[in-house]
Order: sequence, then structure tokens, then C-alpha cells
Amino acid sequence: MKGEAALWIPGTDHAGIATQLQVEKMLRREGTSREEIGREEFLRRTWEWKEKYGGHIVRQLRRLGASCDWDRERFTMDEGLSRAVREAFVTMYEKGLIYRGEYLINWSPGLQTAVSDLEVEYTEEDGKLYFFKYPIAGTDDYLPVATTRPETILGDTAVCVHPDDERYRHLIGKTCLVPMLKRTIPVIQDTYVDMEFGTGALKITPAHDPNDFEIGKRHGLQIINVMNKDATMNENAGQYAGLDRFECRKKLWADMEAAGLTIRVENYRHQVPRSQRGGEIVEPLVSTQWFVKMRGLADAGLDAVNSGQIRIIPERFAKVYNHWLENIRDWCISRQLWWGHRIPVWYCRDCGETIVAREDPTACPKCAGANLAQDPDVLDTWFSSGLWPFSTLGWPDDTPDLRRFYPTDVMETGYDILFFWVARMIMQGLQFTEKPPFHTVYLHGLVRDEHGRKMSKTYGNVVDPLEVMDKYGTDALRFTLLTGSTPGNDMNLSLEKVAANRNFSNKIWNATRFVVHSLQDDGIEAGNTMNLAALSLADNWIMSRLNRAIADATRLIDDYNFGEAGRKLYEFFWSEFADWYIEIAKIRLKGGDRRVAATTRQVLTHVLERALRLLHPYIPFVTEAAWQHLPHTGDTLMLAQWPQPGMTDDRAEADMTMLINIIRAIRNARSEYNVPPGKRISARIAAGAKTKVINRQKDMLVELARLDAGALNVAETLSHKPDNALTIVIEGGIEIYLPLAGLVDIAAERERLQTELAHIRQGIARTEKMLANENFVNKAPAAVVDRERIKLADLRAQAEKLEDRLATMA
RNA sequence: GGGCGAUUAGCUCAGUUGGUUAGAGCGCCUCGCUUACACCGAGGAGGUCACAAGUUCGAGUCUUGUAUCGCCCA
Repeated sequence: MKGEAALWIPGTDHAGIATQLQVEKMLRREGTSREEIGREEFLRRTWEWKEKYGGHIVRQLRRLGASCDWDRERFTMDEGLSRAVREAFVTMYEKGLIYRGEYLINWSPGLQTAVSDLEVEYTEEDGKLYFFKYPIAGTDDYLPVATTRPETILGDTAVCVHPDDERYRHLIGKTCLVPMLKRTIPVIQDTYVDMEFGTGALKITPAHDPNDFEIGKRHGLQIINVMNKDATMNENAGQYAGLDRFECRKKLWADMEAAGLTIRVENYRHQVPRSQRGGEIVEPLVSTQWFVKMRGLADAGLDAVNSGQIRIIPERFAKVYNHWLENIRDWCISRQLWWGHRIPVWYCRDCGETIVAREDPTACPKCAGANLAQDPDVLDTWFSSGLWPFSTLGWPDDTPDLRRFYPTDVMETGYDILFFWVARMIMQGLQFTEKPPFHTVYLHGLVRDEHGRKMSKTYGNVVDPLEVMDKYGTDALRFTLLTGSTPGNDMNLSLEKVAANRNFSNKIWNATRFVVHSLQDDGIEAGNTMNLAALSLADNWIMSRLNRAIADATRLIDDYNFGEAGRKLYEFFWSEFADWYIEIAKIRLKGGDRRVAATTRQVLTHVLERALRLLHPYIPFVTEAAWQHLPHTGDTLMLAQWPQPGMTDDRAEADMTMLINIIRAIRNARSEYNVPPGKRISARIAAGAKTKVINRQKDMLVELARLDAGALNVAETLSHKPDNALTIVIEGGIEIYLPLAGLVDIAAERERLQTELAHIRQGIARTEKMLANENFVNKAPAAVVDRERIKLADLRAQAEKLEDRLATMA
């Protein structure tokens, strides 16, 4: 709508772990397994599954009316994107940024794969702290130790105490015996140990704990892995080999108890690492994996944001981003899965050579043997998603798309994947294109249920957007999502709100119907220029309000305040255009003056057409359908130009506000006195300087306040003020008298006026106090002080009128 | 342990750089089928802006602290 080429490429990643889990589940139901059917068949089945279910997100996106370039839809496992992955891997390997090695990683026993630090979630859970004895070799002495995972005792390669700890100092350098296994290990000292925690002595299991791994490195300790990949114990666990980790824990503890090695067990609340996907407890395990060296990449990523090349909205997330990148560890990118990009590395079975290649090799470059085996693992899904901004545009080829659209502009996503995706896109973008992949990151919050709970299938509070759209319409859901939250904050999605916004769509539709019908007798052409001189007060008012709405909405959208902009437009459309302007237009259309009616039609059409354009990004379907019924140029609202704000008219706005106030005051009085809605009443208005303005708008007053046209009298002052009349004084000191024959109870009326007067006097006192304060008068901006002065004068005028009235009633 | 966010009407939430008497939707009360719309219209009730100090002529908005809830990181 602004005439800019905006490219939104839709697509999905292959969600390696999640997808493989689903397919394996399906296979299990069929009574088979991936091992049984083999890798090739498994991949065939997974592609099949992907074709069937993988389009769900894309279908939701289409249904929402997202303006994507659907011809360019991409999938991370597509040929082109796969080539990008391979290029990226090989390039990084050649630069020494990717390495393979045996390190402690997070192992997910259920999924049978390594996962990255980010894919581990820590939950606080009730557990136990086991206190036991580490016997000192050759003595009856022992070192008391506490652990939450007794089964790891079998892999201990040292016991560590703090060098300053008086209790254990004499034991440093001694040897102790691993319970049940009787393996000898040293007692070492390290200041890492927290003397206050547990017994103050720490068992060291380098193969099964990240901190112990570090200590082990420092002290050159042996690494003894006691666990298999399926979390059963291995041969290093001696008589416990073959047991599941938790069975082993039980049995070992029972055996130790029998051997008199246990002290006690305490309840203990601690952090348990769980797999983000499978949910089972993740085991730190030493294993050979591929890693990306992160320090340099992270520094470049930090610089891109801190130098302002990339702006993160809301700003506070920049801090989160910084903190993560500053403390980042190398990224474990290999996964022991089948569904994903196979690591482009081959090993020569003859000479042991490692071959990292863009094209599948047929022979070993070193020994020329053809006995090659490709690394069985695949890459972390995010490794390929991280390339998205440029891989989707054709990289590594130098394509026209890449030249035209890269770097991209805005990355919009949920804050929950700031690290997983955004940070990695930035780092990989800088690495491979030497440019930040976008200049702005806009982070939205998460959609929760109406009470703020995370949607979950097990809890049963998931709202399916397709169902919501079926029930309330796409426009209603879109408008709710857009206006229901502020950037970066979660939103609670309530169906009542969606229903309310469905009503808004309906309002737009019906307002359009009214305008379209009004054009029928005497149509107007698109592009007709308006006779500005013929505009009435209401015309000028709504035009001015429209221009203000255009300016506000444009400014807010430019500043990424989409919600606020949408709410402003809602307000304008409903409360100003529909509630007031259309109602006034009805009077003018019926008035019998053809020229007035023609102008009114033009203004109605002009304002509505602009409003539809403004609302189109929020409510695309209804606005488009409505727009097609109006006189327009161009084929589709989607391509109509975004409106430019014109002049505002402060005077028309002020006068119209006054008239609205008069009408409201009269309606209020009618309602308070239970005047039947159909009954026309007489009114006398003392309007001072505003007399002319009001007199010109008599028709409006008569119709909207249901007055008796013949008994409406507007004058600068009233020589004779009616007795037995209701008195209302509004802003500007305008007095309204409603002689409600037989309805006015003098005593009650006096009381009402007195209450009103007291209220106004309160306002006077407050304002006088403010203006008496020299600090306020001297320090506050002149405009603010002036406003108070005007207000005070106005309040005084109102008070005076009320006092006079009360005096005559005495 | 560190960091972030939230706390505003019965419910769900807005409130831009501090500036009149703090807003919306839903719900509630009273009226009303006035030929755009009952998915509506008119009118109304309803808030100590979590609490406490501070800065300021002026604080829902800025500072500090506290409480409760939630999230992220370790």
C-alpha cells in the first residue's frame, strides 16, 4: 500500500526431533520401528508424513490472509536450502569454526540423541540427597559425601574437598575406595567446593556432570563413563551393568546400606534437567559430536546489535540477547537422528581419512579407496533455519533475489526463539554474507489462554485458530491478535474478545451498506473532487478527525505500535464515523437539499474509503469486500495507496465537540427523567458567542436530541428563563433549559443543581489552587498554564449561571 | 543466585515523550425493533492505577525499596 516491494517468503523448517518422534510413534502403532524398516524407508515415510501434516502451519497462515509470496514457499529440506546447509557446513569447517570432538554433552536417552544446551529445560523438583561414606583405603576412616544421583558413584574418579576445610584437610592426598566397586580414587583439593553444601566433600564424576568435567580437566582425572546411550549402566558399572539408571540407583543404594556405607537420605528440592521435547531427564554424557566454535561468531552478533545495525523491539530484549551471547558455549550441532540434513562428512574405512565435501565423494582423496562411510548423524534443525534469510533467496548462488532483497528488513517472531533462531540468523548472516540479515527484530509475545495459562494439549486449553476463524471469521481473529497486546508481552486470547471484534467487522460491513445505499439514487464517481466550500461543520469535523486518524495510525505503525494504531482506528470508525457522522449524514440526506445531499455522499464515501484502507492491514477480508462496493480506482484494496494525512481543523473539532456535548446533555436529561424516546421536547439555549454556530446546526440538534423543531430557541442570552424547566450548564457556559411540562419537581431540581454546582466549585478550587502556585505558573509550559486559565474561566462562568438559576428558583 | 516482565473497573486489557476530572471491550443496570447494523442504538453504575518512600509545580507514567504472580538465564 505504500508502493514498496515487500517480500514475505513463507515456509517451515523440518523440525527434526519433533517430526522424527511423531513418525516413530506412528511406526510403533504399526508394530514396527525405524530400526526395523531402515534409514531409507524411514525417510520415505517421514516425507510422506511431512506432506500430510507439515502443511498445517502454512494452511493457518494462508487462512489468516498473510500476504506472502506463496510461489516462493520454502522448506529447510528442499534441494536449494539443503545445498546452502552443506555450503555453510563445509565453509565453516574449512575456516576451523566447526570441529568434532569428545566432550560432555546433553544426552536425551529417550530420543537417543545429543541435544544443545538450549534444548534442555530445568525444572525444580522434589528429589533426595543421599549421604554416604567414602572409605579411606587402609583405614577405618571415611569421608562423608552427598549426592543426588547415587548411580554416578560408579563413575567417580576423585573426591574433592576445600583446601581450607579443617575437617578434611588431613585426608587430602589419601586414597579412597569407590563403594561396591572398590576402585581406588584420590582425595583432591579444589576451591570450587562449597564447604557449606552437603558434607563439604564433593564426589567427582567427570563423565556425568558438567562441573565435575571441568574439575576433572583441571586435575587430569580419568573419565569413566558408566552409562550406555539408552541410560542403562555399562560394563564400567561392574555388577550393575545392564540395569537402568534408576534401578541401578535403588540397587546400589540398597547394597551400600547392607555394607554399612550409607549415612542418611534427606528430601531435597533441586533443578532437574529435562529434554525440551521428550520431557525425560537429560543425562550429561561424554560423547563424540560436532560443534560450532561460538566465541567469534557471538562477538560479531553482539557488535551488530550494540552498534545499532540491528534494532531489537522491544529494546529490553537486547539485554537478554547480550547476556546470552556473552556467556555462550560451543554449539553441539550433531543429532543422532535420521530426519534432517546429513552431516557432509565421510570417513575412509581404509585409511581413516576424514572427508568434508560439498559434493558426495566417491573415492578417498588420500588413499583413493572407495570404501567410504558417511557420518550417520544429521544437523540440528536450527543450523539450517539460521540460514533462512539468505538460503531462501538462493544463496550460495548470487541470484537476482539475493541482490534485491538481501539484507532483509524486519524479522518478526516470538521472543521465545530469540536465541534458537534470531541470534543464530544474525551470526550466520554475518558469517556468510558479511551483512546483518535484517535491520529490525520485532518480537511479539506468546498467545496464552484467556487466564494466562500456556496452551497445552494435555491441559486441553488449546485454541485452534482454524476453529476460531470458522466461528468468528478471520478478520475478527486477526484484529484480536493485533490489538490485544503490546510488543513483547504475552496475550491472553479470549473468545469473547474475538466475538467483540467480529462485531466490529460487522459494523464496518453495515456502515458500508448504508453508504452504498445512499449512493444509489444519485451516484457519485470515483475520483470526484469535493467542493470544499460546501462542507458543513460535521463534514469538516469528520474530515479533520480522519486526517488525525491517518496521521496517528501511520506514526504508530511506523513505530511498530500495531496494536495502538488498530485501537485508534477502531475508535475512529465506530465512535466517530459510525456513531456520529453517519447519524448526522442521515439528516442531511433526507433534508431535501440536493446539493447538501451530494456533498454528504461525497464526504461519506471519502471518509469510508480512506478508513477501509487504513483498516485493511488489520481486517483484510471485510474491508476488501466493502471497498469493492464503493466507487474506487484500481482493482483491489490491497494495492490502494496508504492514505496521506491532510489538514486538521481545530475549530470544527471544537465546535462539533460542543454540539455533541449539548446533545449528550439533553439525552442524559431525557433518560434521567424517563422522557419517552419518541417524544419531542422543547428547548431553549443561551449560547453566547456560539449562538451562530448552534443555530446553523439546528437540524442536527433537533434530530439527535429529539427536540421539537418549532420549540427550539437558541439565542445569545435569554431575556426570560423558563420556570419549571430543567437547567443544564455545559462547558463554554452554554445554558440549556428543558421545560419538561409536569415532569420537573422543583425541590429535586434544586438539589440536582446544587450537587452540580458543588461539583463545579470543587473544580474551581482545584484550578485556583494550581494557578496560585507560583512554581506551577513559572515552571510549567505556557500551554499547560493557559489551558488551566481557560478552564478556570469556563468553570466560573458555569458556576455563575447555576447560581443565577438557583437564585431565580428561590 | 542474576536478569526481565506483570500488578490499572467484576473479567480481559490499553494508556505514546510526566500535564485537565485515568480509557476500551466484555459483563452489569435503565430505556429503545428510529428502513446501515439487536453481532445494534441511547443513557448509567463501577477504579486509593499492588504497597511504601522519593524526585517534581505536577506521577498510572520517572527513581529506590517491598510484596505477589509469571518468564528467561545460571
